[in-house]
Parts: sequence; structure tokens; C-alpha cells
Amino acid sequence: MAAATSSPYLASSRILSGSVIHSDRRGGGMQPGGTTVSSGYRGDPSIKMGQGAMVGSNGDHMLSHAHQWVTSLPHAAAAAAAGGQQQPQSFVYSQSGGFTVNGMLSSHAGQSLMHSGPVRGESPELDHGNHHHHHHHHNNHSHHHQHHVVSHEPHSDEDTPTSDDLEHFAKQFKQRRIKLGFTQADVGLALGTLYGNVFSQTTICRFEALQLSFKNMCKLKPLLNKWLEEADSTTGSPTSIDKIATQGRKRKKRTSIEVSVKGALESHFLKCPKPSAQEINSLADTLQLEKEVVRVWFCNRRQKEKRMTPPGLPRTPEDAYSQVGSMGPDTPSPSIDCKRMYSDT
DNA sequence: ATGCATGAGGT
DNA sequence: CCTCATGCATA
Repeated sequence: MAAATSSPYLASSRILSGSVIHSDRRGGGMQPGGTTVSSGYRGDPSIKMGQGAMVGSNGDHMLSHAHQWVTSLPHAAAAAAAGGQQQPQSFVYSQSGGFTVNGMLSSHAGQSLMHSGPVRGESPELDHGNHHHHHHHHNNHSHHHQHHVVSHEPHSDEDTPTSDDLEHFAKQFKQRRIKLGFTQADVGLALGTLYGNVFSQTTICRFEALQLSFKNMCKLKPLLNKWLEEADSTTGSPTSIDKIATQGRKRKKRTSIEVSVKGALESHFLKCPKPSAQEINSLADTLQLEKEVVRVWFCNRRQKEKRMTPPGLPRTPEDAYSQVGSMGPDTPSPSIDCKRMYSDT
């Protein structure tokens, strides 16, 4: 009735052969948005680290930040032609050499002006104890006349970008990436083989769509920027490196939650974005879902709420709707308190 | 392009 | 158990 898959793990060991197939990059017919396959095996428990946590959002404090400056391990696995359950993709093979690089503006120097920002009002405070200048910029897509910082040189990157910068950069990035004939997956791999940080198509996609947290965006920007420069200058240089590190792991099959059930979850989320364990239990029982599934659903839902571009934001470049709202000095966060009231055993 | 999942790190 | 960064598997 409700859930579709609530079965235990599916032992689908997709153990590939140890040989990594590295295909050259396919260029050509990629659609804008470049959805391609990518196979990169994920994480390995290793060095990762430290960060500074700052706020504990307990109760109803909103926004908290903490994060890491990861330097994950280089993993990469390239399984090119896998079981094609892909989208209709035109696989046009291009050779790796002889790209016509179109010169667009790559360096956006100087970011001034206002910044539009995270709707939810995050605190863009990157304090990785290193630089001592603390500029506090608040981003809001309204007009904040807070000229405070600035007057910096055309740094390629170095200082904390504004949300507006990120937005612009993401856009430029996408355009150039496409012109160069790379897919999101290609970029992710390249980053890994080039700098040691592999990323999946998903991440690149989310970056371009600004669907990451402000902080995460800031972290990735420099890397992608480097890649851009590289790709740009390497007008026809074979970039082929192979990295291997395939680790097998058992992953639970993705549970498909029925629409009606999703609706129910949504409703509850509006009422209480942070249900207690007990409530989760009740809910899970009612909806006939595993408790873990429900818990994770809420976690993911909360994360979504924290992203930059809210879903459905008119991102059409042609027309920008003027949002001349009268936003107050700060973000109107829907702080809905929720209390635990159910007393179930 | 996104939904659900995994894991690290923090509380 | 949460938050966050990330990604496999999918629609």
C-alpha cells in the first residue's frame, strides 16, 4: 500500500573487474545540463577531517554550520559502458586533442555590488583559522547597502565569494564546460585525477544548480575554477590519468516512497521538521516504512531546506522576476516549534 | 536532475 | 541522533 521497497539490503555486488577502463572524454553531443553516467566509487574511511563546528542547532535554533575542508582520497573508477540505464544520450566520440577553446571571460574580477544570498540566511563565516580578516557579508537578495569589504584586486579566488559570485561563477562554469564538450561526470573525474579530489556527476550538477550549501559552494569553487583554467589552457592536451581504488560496499537499495506517502511526510515536516525518535516511530508505523527510512527522509528534507537555490526558483536567464518584496532586515524563517506530545510506549 | 543512502564528526 | 558533504541508483 504505501511503501514500495522496504526490503533489506540487496546483495548486489557489482564487483567489476579490477581493470579500470579509462575512456577518453566524449565531447560533442551533450545536452546542456549534461547528465551522464559516472561511476566513481565512494568513500573510503580515511583521512578526512577537521573542521570547526559552531552552533548546535538544538531546539529551534536555525542554521548552524560546521564543516570540513576535506581532502578526501583520490578514488576513481571508470566504468564507461556499464549497464546502460542511462538517459538517451548521444555518445559522440571525440578525440582528446583539438578542442576549440572559445574564449569567454573566465576571470571575473572584482566582485562588488550586492549579493543575493541564501534565502535562509546562513552565516557565511569561514573561519579556518588562517586568514585574519573577517569580512562579514550578509547576503540577501535584496539590496543591502552594506558596502564594507571590497576593494580587492582581481583575485581569482581567495576571499570568500558572495552568493552572487557563486551564482555567476556556476553559470559561467556550466557554459564553458559544455562548450568544451565535457560532461559533469568528466569534470568530476578530472578534478580527482588532477587534484586528488574526485567528485561525482551529482556534485558537479548540484554545484551548477547551486543546490549545495553556501559553504560547500565556496569550497568547491576554487577547485572548479582551477579545472576551468586547466581545461582552457590545455587546448588539446591529453589528460589521462588513472586512479584506482574500488571498494565494494553493500548499499541498501533505494527505497521508493510512494507519492501519497511523500505527501504525508511533507505534511508532518511542516508541522515538525524535527520529530523525536518516538514520533518517527509512530510515523514509520503509520506509513509502514522502516524507521530508518523515515529518519533519513527527515534528515534529507532538512538539508534540502538549507540549500541555496530553493526549488522552483525562476532560474531562467532570460527573464528575472523582480522580487521587490519587502524583506525585512533578516530572513523570515518559518520557525515552527514542535513539541513532543505523543506518548506512545 | 534528484531521491534516498552512507559516513564522518560533533553534541 | 543530528548535521553535512557526497554519491549510487533512478526517474
